[in-house]
Amino acid sequence: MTPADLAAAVLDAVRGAVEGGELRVDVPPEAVIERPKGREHGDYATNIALRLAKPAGRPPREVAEVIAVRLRQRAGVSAVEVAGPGFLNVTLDSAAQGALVESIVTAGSSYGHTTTLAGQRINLEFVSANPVGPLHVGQVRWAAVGDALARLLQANAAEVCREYYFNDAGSQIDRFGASLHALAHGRPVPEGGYKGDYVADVATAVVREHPEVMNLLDAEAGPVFARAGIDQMFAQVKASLARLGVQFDVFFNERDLHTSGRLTETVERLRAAGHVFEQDGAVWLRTTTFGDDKDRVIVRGDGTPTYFCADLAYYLDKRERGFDRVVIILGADHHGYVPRMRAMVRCLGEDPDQTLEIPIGQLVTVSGSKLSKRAGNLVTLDELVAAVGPDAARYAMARSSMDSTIDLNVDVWSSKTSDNPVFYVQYAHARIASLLRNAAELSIDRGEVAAADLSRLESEREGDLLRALGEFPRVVASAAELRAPHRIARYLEELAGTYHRFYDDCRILPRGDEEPTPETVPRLWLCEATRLVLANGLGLLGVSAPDRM
RNA sequence: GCGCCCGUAGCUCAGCGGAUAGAGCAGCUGCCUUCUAAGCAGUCGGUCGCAGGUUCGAGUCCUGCCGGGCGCACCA
Repeated sequence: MTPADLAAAVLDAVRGAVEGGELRVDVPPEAVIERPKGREHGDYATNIALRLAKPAGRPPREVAEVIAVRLRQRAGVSAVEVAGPGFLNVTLDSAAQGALVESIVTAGSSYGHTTTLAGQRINLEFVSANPVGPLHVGQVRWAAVGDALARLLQANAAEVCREYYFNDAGSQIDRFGASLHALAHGRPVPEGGYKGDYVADVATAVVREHPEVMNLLDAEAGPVFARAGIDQMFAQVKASLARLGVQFDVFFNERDLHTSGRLTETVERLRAAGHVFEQDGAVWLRTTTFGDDKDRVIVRGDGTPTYFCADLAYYLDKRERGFDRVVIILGADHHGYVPRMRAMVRCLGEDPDQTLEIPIGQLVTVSGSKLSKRAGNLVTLDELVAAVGPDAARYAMARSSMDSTIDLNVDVWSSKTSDNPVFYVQYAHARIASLLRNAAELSIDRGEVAAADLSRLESEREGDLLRALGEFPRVVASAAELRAPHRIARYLEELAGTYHRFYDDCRILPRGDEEPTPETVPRLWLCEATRLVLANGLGLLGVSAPDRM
């Protein structure tokens, strides 16, 4: 019996009590099943009686007792106890609990997937770094979290498009081009230009590939250098992302919005909606109507559109491509953008509560001896991946709540010891894989999972492991709903620990010349189920699940 | 000044209004002739920043303060 099955059973009990006239209350749409911390609170617990007490107008423990009577009659339920303020503590019989293993093994790589987001089309934008420099550690966080979130949403049946907004227009690009041009001619970088070794490298590469640019007049050289330099950077960005194993479905060029007339269309649409006014030669959007601190310029006095204008056109483009939700992951250094963007979307006549979501992630710093000598400089994605590898880089970024700043200690994440959480989890997977190989060598035939006597899995450690495995679908669904991939990582660490304790306590394979016991096959299936969940969870984070370490 | 985020064990951090607040690391004590010791068991460690409030119940929600991070452009 899975937790979901139990939830259904609890709701049946409530429904029965209502129909039998023992309770007067609306049957709730769902029951929350928790895994209690201590074994003395049963295998599973639900607080449904506490939640129904008020609407039913009766004390929680009384409500609990009514539900308990019916739940006790359920097949597979061996005991139901009313405890504390009104919790129902449920104990399953071992056959019902062991049956979970069969569910997991049968579902295989889809175990943990749900359909809670079926039908939703989500556009998920992340990273979107300007093409004027290499990706740095901060971008690793958005890449890791964004990709994990995409996988999570897909695991809950949403249709997801991973998108990267490539800012190849605007004043930063102009300055980038001017900087490259200056460096190519051995001149100093102009005021406000881009410095750093990489800029000179890009300039050199541009000249090497397009020698004719050296003959251009100063007036026309900037844009040519910019274009060529951006191509260079774009290739670098894609290569860096590939090193991390992050793939995008769409790289969207800002330039296309300018050349396709989408910007003027957007301005006209806003003007028609009556939210536009002109002042000091510029075109403004009256975002204060919808709670913004101040109104925003969308077309400058010199006739060029601001990035707000492009962002709005981009938003509309996504909506017109059929996405119901536009999700944009941003760093905390851009959080001021959120109220503005929401107000602007309202100006378009849309409801941002329904269509727009902007998760904000806090910033990343790097410490540890391997890279700290670069303190003050930006650490790049490539340097980080070279130092700790893609698995650790992704896991390190994905295991913290987006609300927490991360100080990434390179020494910890590059170590091959238990200090390093990603090794702890991967090790559990490798340990199981090894065990299963050994079983094969001993010619132990697991047979069909349906034929295994899973009711044999009745020791305390086995029960702990079964309950942990049963929680996985709920963890996946809530992590997706809360946009919190780190919950997957934390769950995996806990599951790995639970497995190690089981492993330590329960002998699985026969030793020496002993014969297999009746526990051998059921335990092997339990191991296989655990391996599947670890692999599925690591897969959601984009981290490998090695068979050997 | 205004806004967003954070403040939980020595350190790094989990904790979807529920039961006695957890994990890893660090410290101390044990466990490998047999399935990966990259593991396990035990032990030490807390005024959940402070003060009020909401309620059957607050680390979690609200208000105010203190401390830290990040923002408040005709830059992106």
